Amino acid sequence: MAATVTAPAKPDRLPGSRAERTRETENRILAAALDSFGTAGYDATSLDALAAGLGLSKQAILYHWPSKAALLDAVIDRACLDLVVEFDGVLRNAGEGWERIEAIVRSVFRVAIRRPELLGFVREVSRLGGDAAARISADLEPFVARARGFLQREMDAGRFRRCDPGLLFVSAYSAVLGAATEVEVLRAVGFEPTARSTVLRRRELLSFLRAAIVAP
Amino acid sequence: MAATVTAPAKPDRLPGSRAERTRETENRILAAALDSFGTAGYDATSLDALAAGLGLSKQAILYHWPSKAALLDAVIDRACLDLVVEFDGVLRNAGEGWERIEAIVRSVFRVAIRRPELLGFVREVSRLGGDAAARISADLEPFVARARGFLQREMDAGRFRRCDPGLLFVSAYSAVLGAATEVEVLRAVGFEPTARSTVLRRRELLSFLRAAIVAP
DNA sequence: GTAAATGTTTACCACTTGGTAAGTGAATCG
DNA sequence: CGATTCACTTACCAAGTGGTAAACATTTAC
Repeated sequence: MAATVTAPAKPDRLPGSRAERTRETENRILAAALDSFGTAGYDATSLDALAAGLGLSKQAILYHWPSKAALLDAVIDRACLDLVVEFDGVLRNAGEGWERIEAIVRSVFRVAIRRPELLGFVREVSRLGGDAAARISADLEPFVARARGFLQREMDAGRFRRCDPGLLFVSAYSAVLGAATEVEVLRAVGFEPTARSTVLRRRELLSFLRAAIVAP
Repeated sequence: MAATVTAPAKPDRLPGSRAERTRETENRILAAALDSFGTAGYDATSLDALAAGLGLSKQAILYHWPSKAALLDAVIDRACLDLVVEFDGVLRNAGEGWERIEAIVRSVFRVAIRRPELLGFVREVSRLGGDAAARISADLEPFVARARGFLQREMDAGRFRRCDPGLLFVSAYSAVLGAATEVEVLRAVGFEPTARSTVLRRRELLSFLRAAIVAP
C-alpha cells in the first residue's frame, strides 16, 4: 500500500539567510510528512515518495532527521504544537461552562475541515502505539489535564452531570473525533462528507454532547 | 514497522477428511490474519511473518487466496460475520428501548475484552479506505440499517430524544468504539486497561449514552 | 493400482524499503 | 580570498516485499 505524495513544487531560489532557508525546508518536509502520515499512514509513506513530492532526495530528509522514526517524532511535536495553539486561542476567548465545550467542538470541526490530515494524524499515531503514542500523550498532557480540571470544576459547581472526568473526556473525545473523521462510517449511514453535512453533523453532535454532559 | 505473528503451532497431523483439513487451515490463516491486521495493521503485516507464525510458507497462503488484498477481503467478511452473529444473538434476547442499547454496548465491551483485535480490525479497515472500507460497509449495512430503523422507531414513540438517527448512530458508535479501544487516550487520562477499569468505563459510558439518548 | 487433483514447499524474481558512504557546489567565516 | 561548514545529491546496499514457476508429496478418484 503505497502513497503518492504531492506538495507545492520547490521554489527554485528562496530568499533569506541560510538559516531561514533551512528552517523553511524543514517546515516544508514536516508539513508534507504530516499530510502523508495523517492521510495515507506512517507505514504507507516512504521517504522516497515524501522527498520526491518535495523535489528533494530522500537523503535530504535524512540529513535533517537521522531516521524515519525521528521525523515522526518531529511531526508529532509540530502537530501537537498546532493543536495546542489552536485550542488555547479558542479557549482564551471562550465563555464559561457549556460554552467552552461548544467552542472546542466548533474548533475541532474547523480543523477537520481546514486541516483534516491533522486529526487523521492524531488517530494514526495513537494507532501506531509505542514510543510515538507515548510522545503524543506527553505533548498533549497539559491540555488533557486542563480539560479534566475544567470538567471537575463544572461538576463541583453542579453545572455538569457528575461522573468521572477522565472517562467523560474519553467519551467526548471519541464522539467528537469520530463525528469529525470517521468518513467511512458516515458514508455507511448515508452522509457524504460535504460542507453542508458537516455543519449538520456539528449541530447534532453538540446537542448530543449537551444532553450527555450538562446537568438537567 | 514490522509485526511478529504468533499463533498456535501447526498440529502435525490433523484428523478428518481432506476438505475438512483444508477448511481448518484456511480458518487458522484467517484467524491469524485478523489478529495481526487488527493489532499491528495491514501494512505492517507481511505474508511471510503471517505464514511463519502458522508454521506454513507464504505460498501456502497465496494458494488459498491469490493476493494479500484478497486475503484482506476474506478476513473482512469473516470479521463481519462474527460481529453480526454476536450482535444478532444479543439482540434476539434483548428487551425494548434503552435496554437494547445497553445490551449492545455490553456486547461491544465483551468483544473488546475477549477479542480486542476484532474491534481494532474494524478501525484499521475503515482507516485503509478504498475497496476494503467499501466492503466492510457493505457487509455491515444490514446491521446499520436495522440500528437506524430502531432509533427512528424509538424517537417516534417518544422514548428517545428526537434527532437524526444516522448522526446519533455515528456519535454513539464513535463513543463506544473509542471507550472500548482507545487505549492510548485512556492511558493519557490515567486509565490502565485492566479488567476492573473496563467495567468502570462501561458503566460510565452507559450513563453518558443514556443521558444523551433517552428522552427526559 | 494408477492417474489426477490437491495442498504445500523450495527456488526465484523484480521492486521497494530505510539507511550508509562519499562526493559536490554554494554560502559563510576568518 | 581561502578554508570550512552546510545542505544537499549520486551511488549504493542489505533486508524485506508481494508474487510467479515449478517441483513434490499425499489424497482422492477411477
